[in-house]
Amino acid sequence: MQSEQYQVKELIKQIIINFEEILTPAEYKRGEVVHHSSNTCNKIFIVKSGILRSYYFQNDTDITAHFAMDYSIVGAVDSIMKKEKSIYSIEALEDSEVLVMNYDEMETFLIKNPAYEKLARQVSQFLYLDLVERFEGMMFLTAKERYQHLITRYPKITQQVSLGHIASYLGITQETLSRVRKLT
Amino acid sequence: MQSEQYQVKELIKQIIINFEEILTPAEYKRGEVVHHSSNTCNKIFIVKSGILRSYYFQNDTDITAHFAMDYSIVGAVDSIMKKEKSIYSIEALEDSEVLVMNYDEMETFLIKNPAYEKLARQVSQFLYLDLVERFEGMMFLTAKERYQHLITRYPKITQQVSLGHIASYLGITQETLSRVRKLT
DNA sequence: CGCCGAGTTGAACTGAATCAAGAAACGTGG
DNA sequence: CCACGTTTCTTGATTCAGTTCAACTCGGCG
Repeated sequence: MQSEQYQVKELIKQIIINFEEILTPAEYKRGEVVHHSSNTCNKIFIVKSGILRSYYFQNDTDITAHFAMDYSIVGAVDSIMKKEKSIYSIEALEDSEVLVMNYDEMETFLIKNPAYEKLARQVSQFLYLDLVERFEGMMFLTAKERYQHLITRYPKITQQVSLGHIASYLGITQETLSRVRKLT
Repeated sequence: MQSEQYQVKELIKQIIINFEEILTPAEYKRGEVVHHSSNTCNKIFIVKSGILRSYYFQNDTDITAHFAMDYSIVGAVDSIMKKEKSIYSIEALEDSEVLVMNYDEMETFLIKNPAYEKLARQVSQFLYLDLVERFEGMMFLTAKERYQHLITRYPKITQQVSLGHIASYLGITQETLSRVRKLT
């Protein structure tokens, strides 16, 4: 687990080095909406510092899909893969330093540099494993266990993100999270 | 959704045509264990007919991770990606016709034929979207809704697979599934 | 000072799990 | 082809984690 995390970070750093020519640096202010849902968005955001959050609405409730910080990545997966309008929005929760990659440019880049295909594939595989882990968390862990798991993995997250955002990310209500973390 | 399903099937058929030289046909009998957990297994199984099931144990309970039939694929994801022993086993629930691909051979094949990288990536992206959909089902849908969603997508599955396997796939108990489907 | 968003607390409610028995279906051997 | 044991499925009673709704607290900040 820990080592796995480490590997992903290393892979992202490899990406930053090798894909440099198609990466555009950007800075976002706290509260800034980086991508607004219902637009198509084929960009991938690599977060160097700060924190981005992707979210969507499910019956008028704001649901956090993903947090990205410290050399992890976020994007409007649906839009990238299906070339459609996205249900996700992405915002900066803190002032953030980001590298932006256009997915189409990446495809072109990879055609010219097939040696990097493997690197791209490895990243997507780790994203997949991450999701498997989260999925299994949803299936088998209690609210409390999910929260503990999260803060073990991202100890600083409670300082950066509001309770409600964390709760929706974990698939529980804010009230439950409030109760659950009190007795930790 | 429906069209998305369709696309994946088409992609798999493309794979069957273009990756022919690294695909080995196999037939498995009903009940046959195709891969046993705690071995490493870097094989991907493309199911042409019949049905395979991957599963693992969580506190001595048999949990279905995935079903594969009708040009969908299954493999021990963890083992393939991490090159470790797998927690998954894979068995045939019916007599099945399968094409087996060795992941390492695929990597070599793709180095020689980088033109097919995109196809491989597309497949893995659809697997990812599938998992996102299942994840959201776990978060937002009731037991009943999850079941209905499953039989809409795979109408024949109740004839092929036992209740218990379906229940664990949906993340509910067999008793709940029994009750829930009675009043449908 | 009073408002406002974020977090907490309480009480009632509910979907699903658990535990425990039965009923049906299934296949294997006599 | 029937009888028996084994799985598979159903049904009931109880319990529990988490939701919902509503009120309340706290710490800024105009």
